[in-house]
Amino acid sequence: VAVASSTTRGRARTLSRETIVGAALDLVRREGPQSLTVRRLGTELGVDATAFYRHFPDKDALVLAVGDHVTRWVHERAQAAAPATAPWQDRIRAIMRTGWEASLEFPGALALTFSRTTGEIEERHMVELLLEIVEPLGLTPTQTVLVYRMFGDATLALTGMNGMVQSLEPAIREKDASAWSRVYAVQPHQEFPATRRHMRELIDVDDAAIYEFTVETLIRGVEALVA
Amino acid sequence: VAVASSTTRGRARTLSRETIVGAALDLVRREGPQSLTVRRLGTELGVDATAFYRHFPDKDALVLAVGDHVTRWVHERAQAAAPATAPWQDRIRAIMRTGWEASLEFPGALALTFSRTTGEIEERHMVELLLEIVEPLGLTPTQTVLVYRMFGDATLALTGMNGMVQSLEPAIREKDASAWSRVYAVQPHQEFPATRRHMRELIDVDDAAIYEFTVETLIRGVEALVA
DNA sequence: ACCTGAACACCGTTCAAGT
DNA sequence: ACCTGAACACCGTTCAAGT
Repeated sequence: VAVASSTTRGRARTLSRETIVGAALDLVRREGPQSLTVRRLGTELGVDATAFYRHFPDKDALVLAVGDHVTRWVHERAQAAAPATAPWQDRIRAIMRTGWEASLEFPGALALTFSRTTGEIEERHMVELLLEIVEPLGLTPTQTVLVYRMFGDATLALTGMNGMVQSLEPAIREKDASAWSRVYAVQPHQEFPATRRHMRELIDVDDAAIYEFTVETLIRGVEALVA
Repeated sequence: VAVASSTTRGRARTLSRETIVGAALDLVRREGPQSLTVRRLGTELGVDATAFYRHFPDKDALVLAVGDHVTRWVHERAQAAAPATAPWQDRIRAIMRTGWEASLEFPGALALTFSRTTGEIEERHMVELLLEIVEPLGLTPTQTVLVYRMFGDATLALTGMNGMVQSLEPAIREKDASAWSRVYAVQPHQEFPATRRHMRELIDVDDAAIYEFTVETLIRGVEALVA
């Protein structure tokens, strides 16, 4: 029923995987992961919804392509932030910090993809980079892989969780965030003494600080292992 | 169209929050988080789907109630596994190990709820327990809260991610899991030398071992901070 | 007091038909 | 070669009507 000219939202003359991934990323950034539906994408691109199936086998394939785009974003920025000559600690910090930035820049995309192992090209580059950073620590091959997977999985899990929190519907997100002052702060001192003793710190601490603290603790833990 | 007697699947004479939460947990364990729909729940309980709205304001409230049930499961088992007199390291290990067990026992429930802060009763007990464990380390109040949140968020994020992986549709899960042998193992040695050098270890390592290694690294990192 | 069932505004995906 | 549009089997939620 909507009459869209062939240049609506700047779409190319014909659809392509790249156009669709771009529109999907845009849509998810503007309106959250829930909004990524085949029908919305059709409206967005000015084509019938089912045209999508000419370019992707199913919605899951699109989600993985969107995820790989975010992985490239992280990989590029992390490489630029810490060159191959930097100490391993700084190279790990660069990757993990960039991952956190991605969870603020593309929260919905991360929420949709962080738990997936795709084997797509940018994921493979990321694996190679992390192994290259950890290898020179002089651990056994098994330990080397454990350390790489620990940093990789911790980054995915923590940034993915943040992406999910950032993607909650505003009303629900506000309700969750206010639990500390709304529920915890009014608990009886008798039953929850430790909570009450740390009330101010529990309310003041923010997720970015916790993440940074976790990164430093993991690095310190590996330093202790290497020593 | 389905004729269900009033005792189908043992439902009580009238619906209650407890009956509904029990049926939801059952359903999610049997058929995954995708299967938790208001309509399926109605069929499961032998009532019209919309009867649900007499007992919960919306589906989100049910999801949080299901999550709190899992938190109680973890809290009870973690307390039993390491008494208050055990060293703080063992008490943290007990909580994190039990969390991992929950992600295998209730993967779908964890996938649905791990990123939520609810302020519900069992979550509050868990917060009190963790603070009580970390408090005696003699850190500043701010550091105490950072260490507690680090352990808490890492447990939620990593077990939640595992719950999501365990809950993928079998065909997709198999495809993701086989990426290491299917994609990574056949990469050109020239472009991905570090990956190729660790191929055997990358295929052999399992998620439980990575999680355990992460737990030990976090504990070691905190020991180094305290010292 | 609680449950039913029609209805609304959505989903992902298939497939015959068009250009 | 690619797109359209009807159709199928679903969603969460509301609300008037029943008992």
